[in-house]
Amino acid sequence: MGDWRRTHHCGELRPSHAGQKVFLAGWVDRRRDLGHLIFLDLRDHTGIVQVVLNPELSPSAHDKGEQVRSEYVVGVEGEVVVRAEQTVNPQIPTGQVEVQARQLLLLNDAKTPPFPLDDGARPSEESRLRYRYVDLRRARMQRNLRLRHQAALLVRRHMSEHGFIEIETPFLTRSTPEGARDYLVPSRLRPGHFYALPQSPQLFKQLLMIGGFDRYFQIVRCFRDEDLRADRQPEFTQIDVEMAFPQREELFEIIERLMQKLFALVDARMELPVPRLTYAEAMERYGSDKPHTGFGLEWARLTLPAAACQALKADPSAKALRVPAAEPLSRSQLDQLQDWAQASGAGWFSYIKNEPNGFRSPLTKPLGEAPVASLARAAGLQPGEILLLIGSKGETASSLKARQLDEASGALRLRLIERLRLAPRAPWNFVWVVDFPMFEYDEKENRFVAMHHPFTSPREEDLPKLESDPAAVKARAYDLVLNGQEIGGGSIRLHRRDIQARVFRVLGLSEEMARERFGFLMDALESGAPPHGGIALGWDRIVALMAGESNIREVIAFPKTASAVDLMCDAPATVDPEQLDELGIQIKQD
RNA sequence: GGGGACGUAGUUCAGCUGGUUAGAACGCAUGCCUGUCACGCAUGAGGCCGCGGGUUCGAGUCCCGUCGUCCCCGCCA
Repeated sequence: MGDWRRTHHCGELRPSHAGQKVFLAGWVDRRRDLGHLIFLDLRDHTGIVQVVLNPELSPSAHDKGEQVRSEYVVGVEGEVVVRAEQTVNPQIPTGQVEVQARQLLLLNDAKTPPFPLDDGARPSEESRLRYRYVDLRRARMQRNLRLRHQAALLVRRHMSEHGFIEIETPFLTRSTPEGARDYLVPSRLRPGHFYALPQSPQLFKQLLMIGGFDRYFQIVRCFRDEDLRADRQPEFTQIDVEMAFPQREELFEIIERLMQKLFALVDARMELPVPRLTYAEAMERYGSDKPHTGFGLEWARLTLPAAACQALKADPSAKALRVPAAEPLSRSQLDQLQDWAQASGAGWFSYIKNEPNGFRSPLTKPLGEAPVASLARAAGLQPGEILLLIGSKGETASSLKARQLDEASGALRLRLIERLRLAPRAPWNFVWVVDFPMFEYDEKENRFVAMHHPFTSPREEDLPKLESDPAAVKARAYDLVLNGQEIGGGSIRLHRRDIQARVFRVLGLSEEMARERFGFLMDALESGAPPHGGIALGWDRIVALMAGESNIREVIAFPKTASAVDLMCDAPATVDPEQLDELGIQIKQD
């Protein structure tokens, strides 16, 4: 580049720069060669500006311009001039000016790009990931990653203003039971021993509280070796937050204000406080612990008359959802909903239409008109609306059946929203889901497992039930949900060793196992542990939502495929036998 | 682990009920062109139809398997 120094970015030039001598550098977006006159669209991350290579002004620049191709890296020295009125390009922000080149510097050539770089192009995910360094030049990726940076700055400032300090925690740590599969790292100095990459800095942040750093946060990478989804990568980023002497409401307020500031970056207005919903309400009304609350469409509870229970061989407690009159459902759509409902675990499905000439329903035949009408009236069915009904089979109720019914109602509701292409009433629907159950019964393992994690505090009033009725114990745990996506979760932690030990016992963790795996935590809890609690926010998901992207790959510079492969550097890969030997590792052949 | 969609030129795609030499657009190359901006015009190059097997006189097309990408279920405290 010699002594050249960039004076401006491409996208910033305006008529006010007219007459200025500038030096620009960037990539050739397009070349238009009119013979004795060449136009280059020069691009950097700020935008595009037209460069004119006129042989009368600079024969050498024009000569070099003939060699230039797309994605060549060039420097341009020249003068900003206002374009003649009929040559203005209103489609680009710099369209009123252009740069008359005096010198053109060829800084590097480039192979023909593997796919078009304009925003309209839709290259396959595979080639985008294989040539990620090219893909990153596209305006979309530039926009998303710069937004992510601005958002991260804001997080650091906000948390710092509230007294939180950022502290780094180890990546080489130890495997913990429960939860996701760990990524393991073999130890060279202790052959046969392994570090685990953290699924989250959970224990470290608790130890920081015990260590007297009463407010901590970290923008931190976490690792989970589980199957991927549009919103899940094997390594992902959390905003990890923990505070000592916590009041849940105080934490909520800090996080809500953070969200408000973040979404203001994309011009979204957010009303505070964010509504709260208990887990029980969420499951009852939306059939989900991460409800998309922007559509209404809430389930209500109906009690079937005895005759109906008999006719349907059904449990008397049914769930009903009113589909608005504006959304007609065809017979085949209703049939499809029935298939979905039953596939999702509902024992039976039916519906009642409120038509001008009366209620119409498949239930009329077995039940008669009067019971159908009274069900419809009980649900408050309005003219033109359709009432969807689901319930469990069998006359005895059970918690398992109740749960299946809730899950079916949630799945059905989402299908309905998708199928009817319903638009949410508001663009951003935040909700806190609180009072999660402490434990879930794992049918496969035949034991209770922690729904959040084993370090969560049960509600004080539920402590007496801890051993006698674990399923009834509520945790001091909460999730933050946005538009049906879980974007954060946390809890008030256990800070007393005796209760932590009781929780481990309920989870089937013997005293010895607990001591072996969490001895350091148990000891720490006995060394003056303050009450503490916190939250972890799914940073990739939040940035993706802000950017209007439906896949977190779009806000990650170098993401992996759905099979956890990095197509660019071809990881994972085999290693030299010597490396394995040093680690004392032998690969099993089969 | 299971289900679904896709895989044809550098890219995005078309290719019917199995039947001549597999097409289009964009991109690329060469030439012409002094006001273009999705420049234009002319000419041209470019294909292991993902891979392997099978059916058939004949397979891009049908069948089986396999690999890859995406989405979903399970899984993800």
